[in-house]
Formats: sequence, C-alpha cells, structure tokens
Amino acid sequence: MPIRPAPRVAEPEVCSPVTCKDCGIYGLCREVNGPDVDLRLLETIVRNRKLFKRGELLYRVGEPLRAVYAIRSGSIKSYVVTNDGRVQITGFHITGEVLGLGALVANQYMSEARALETTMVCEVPVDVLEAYSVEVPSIRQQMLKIMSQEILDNQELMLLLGKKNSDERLATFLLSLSRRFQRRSYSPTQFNLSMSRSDIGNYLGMAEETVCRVFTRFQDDGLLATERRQVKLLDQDRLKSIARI
Amino acid sequence: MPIRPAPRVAEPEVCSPVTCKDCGIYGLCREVNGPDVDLRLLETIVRNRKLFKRGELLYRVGEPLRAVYAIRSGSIKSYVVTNDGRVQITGFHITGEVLGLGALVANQYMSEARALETTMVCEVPVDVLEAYSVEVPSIRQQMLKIMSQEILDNQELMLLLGKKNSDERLATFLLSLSRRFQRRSYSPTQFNLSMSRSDIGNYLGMAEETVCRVFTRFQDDGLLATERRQVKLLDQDRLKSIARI
DNA sequence: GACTTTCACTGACTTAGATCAACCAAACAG
DNA sequence: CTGTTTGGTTGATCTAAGTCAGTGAAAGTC
Repeated sequence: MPIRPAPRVAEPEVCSPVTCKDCGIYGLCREVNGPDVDLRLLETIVRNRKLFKRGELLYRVGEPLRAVYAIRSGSIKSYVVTNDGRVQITGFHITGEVLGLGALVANQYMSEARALETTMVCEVPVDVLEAYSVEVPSIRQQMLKIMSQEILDNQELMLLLGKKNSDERLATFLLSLSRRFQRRSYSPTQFNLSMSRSDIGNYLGMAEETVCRVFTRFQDDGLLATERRQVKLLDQDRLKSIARI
Repeated sequence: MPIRPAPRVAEPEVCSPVTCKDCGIYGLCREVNGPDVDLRLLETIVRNRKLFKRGELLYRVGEPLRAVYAIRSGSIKSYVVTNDGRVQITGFHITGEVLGLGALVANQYMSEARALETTMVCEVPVDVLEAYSVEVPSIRQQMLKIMSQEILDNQELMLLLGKKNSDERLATFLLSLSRRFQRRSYSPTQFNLSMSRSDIGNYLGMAEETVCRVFTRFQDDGLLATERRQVKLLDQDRLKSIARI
C-alpha cells in the first residue's frame, strides 16, 4: 500500500458575496446606470434579494418564467429528471453567475434548480428584464451572450459524457471550476466544492466511488490536495494535459 | 449458436421530398401567406433551394450566421469537435426539420452541420427571417418553439449519455426517430437510417460494434427487423419499456 | 453530550462494453 | 467485369468502471 501524505489544506474561506463588478449581470446593471438612464433596474434587483437554504428549490421544469437569478453568494445545481426518476445534473452555478435565462426561449423553465448551500440571489423579474432589454439594447446583447454560453456548456458536457474517460472528466471539471472562480476574482487554485461527491459523479456520468478513487489517485500523483470538499490544485499544467484542454 | 431468421424487409422507399404541410417552417410560410400578407417569404425560401451531396458541409462552428435551413429531402448531422479532434454528434436532422436556429443567439453557428446523403434544403437568409419575425409576431413564436425543442433535445441527450445503458440508448434513439418520421407523415415503423452504425455509436456514446450487437439482439428478440440501414420496428411497446419512455 | 444520519473513502469482486481481429457483402473505381 | 474500398457483423479477449460491502469522520439532531 503506497503511503499517501494526505496534505493539509487551509480552512475553507468564508463564503463572501460577490462584488457587483464580478457579477454576471454587472453588464446589465452598469448599462442601466449609464449617464442617461435611471437607477430603476439596479434598485429593483437590489430590492429583490432572496435567500435559499441548502436543498431549497428555485424553480421547477415547466413552471412559467417569473425571474432570472444572479448568485451573490453560494451555489446552485440545475438538473433534469426522466419520467422514471433518474436525475442528470446539467450544471453547477457559482457565485457571480446567472441562471434561468434559458427559460426566456419558451417562457418556462427548462430544468430544475436547487441551492447546494445557503445561497443569496438577486432576483430579476422577467418583466423588468424585458422592459429594460427594449430600452437598453446592450442588455439584450448581454443576455444573448449568457444564453449562448449555456448552449456551449451543454455541448461541452455532451462531449465529456460521450467521449471522455473518468480521469479526463474529473480534470475537466476541476479546471472548469478553477477558470470560473478566477473570472469572479476568487483563487483559481484553492476552492471549496459545495457539491457532494455523489453530485459530481452524477454530473460527470460516473459512480460516486469512482469520483473518490480518481481524487485519491490525483492526490497520490501530486496533482492536487484534497480534504473533503476543500481542493488545492497543485499542478494545473498536468491537469490540463490529462483533461486534454 | 441460435438460429436467426434474418427476416427480409421491403426495399428502401424512394426518398421523397417533404410537402410544405409537413415542413418545420410551414408555420412560418403559412403565416406570411395569410390574408393580409404577401408571398415574399415563401418566394424567397422557394427561390433559395440548395442541394448538398453526402459529406458536404452546411456550416462550421463560429461562422457568422447567414441562414437557417429547412430540410426538404435528405438528412443532416450536427456535431461538435474537441481541440484534440474528438467528435461528438449532437443531433441528426431529417426531412421536414429545421436547423441552424441556435445560431440566432450568438449570431454565429454553434456546431458543424454535414449532409448524411444527397439533401435538398430551403435556405432562409437570416435578414429575411428577422424582417418577417418583426412583421409577423407568430413567426417569432414558431422560431422560439423550435429553439426550445433544441434545448430539450440536448438535455435528453445528456441524460441518455450520463444515465442509460446500451439497450436503453438504442431503443430511445429508434423510438425518437420513429416519432419524428410519424410527425412528418412517414411510416413510424419502417424507415431507412441515413447514418452509419459508426455515426449512431458516436451519437449514443457507444462503440460501433456495440451498436451492431444490440441491433442483432433486438432482432433475435423479435423487437425489430433490420437489413443494413433499413429498419422495421416490430414491437414498439417492448421497445418503449426497454427505453423506459 | 449522545445519538443518528450523511458523506467520503477503500477494498473485493463483477460486468458491460471497449478493443482487437477477422470476415463478408455491398458499393465503387478503373 | 475485376480489384478495391467501405460498412456491417461477429467472436475472443480485456479492462475501466460499476456494484457491493464495510469503515470512519463529520455534521446535524434531540
């Protein structure tokens, strides 16, 4: 049996709320706060803060679109369900990201969304969003950009599920999270996973046990250090070559 | 070795073009041909027929959106490619279906599309489409409906790739094709597969050989009859229970 | 603080499906 | 018409990852 050092990593940092600058709808807020526009959107958004506890539902598939959500702090999972009850997680959303925009197409939510931990969101009612997307053209642009990123993310997940092995899947997952934390001004090398091993396995199409084993092997190989949900990436280059990014 | 009867199936029917009534953009054509609108859209569409031979490319990922396509006859595959060259087919499109609408979000194509056989399409230039979607509100509705179906199809594929075994995958695939042929007024029980076993395997995330083996087993079990690309579904109920639909 | 539940991890074993290799039939090219 | 290529099928073998079972640690709960 190989000796594994099981290196300690720092305590989880307090989950601080994102600044508006790092928020996915900052573009929207900034636009309506330009020289010639009033503060109504920002005010509406700021007034509509909502808190979801771990496990609470934001919306269900098929429900009429009420609002889209920007995550100020915390994290959320999106998933779809078969008629025989099997679940496929289709995305994790972290602080600063926006979800629910896919619902704009059909005017109803296309998936279910559930908080992974205590999560504070800015709720943007759809009528407010639509009114402003008419008044301020670049809001429309911003929304389309987020929606097209959603399509690309889905395609990337299809590729991962259809064509990658377990090592590639987990490496891809960790590097994607890393990149997204960096974009929101968090550390790209050290972060806390708010989802369970089981959720990761579900998302990546592998068994929970396999997720654990790959984590352990990556740790043995000096690629990263983990302690439960705290992760420290030690060799991003090698992870990239494993993920084939 | 079990004796397999290898039942004969009828010759492939001639691939006849879809009637406008069965076409995915019929709603659009009909709208602009209502009592108070002129014939410009239909004329534009009918004038812009294009023929693609097997293997020819309709568009590449990243190319600026020029037009969307309605298939009059033939079939097309959409796919995405990793930077190391692996391919994941994300959809097959048959006669009567519309493709390219996903590109409206980012104003550029999100995947590559290639003809599986000699394929006749109605090309709808994006400026024509946009002009009419302003004039005729229900065209916008029709487009949104097709786009939301695309999102749902992607989610279904993620679920299939992440959570289903080989039998479920192939049964799901065949029943999905069957339903779509039926919608376009073709036989739901007997049809021609325009894609190779290798393409089916790629789409469903399984090896070509596994696709063959499952076809053979389904045939042995009396669920269907195949001869190369010609398929006859013999027991849709049992297929449904396998697919868990 | 004791009890229960949940979660992460590990080992032993099994298996679905991949890979490798070969063959045949149809389609195609000259 | 003949040689060549492509696509579909099958058998033999291998292996990556799933399943089952058990343990310990952490996090809730009363």
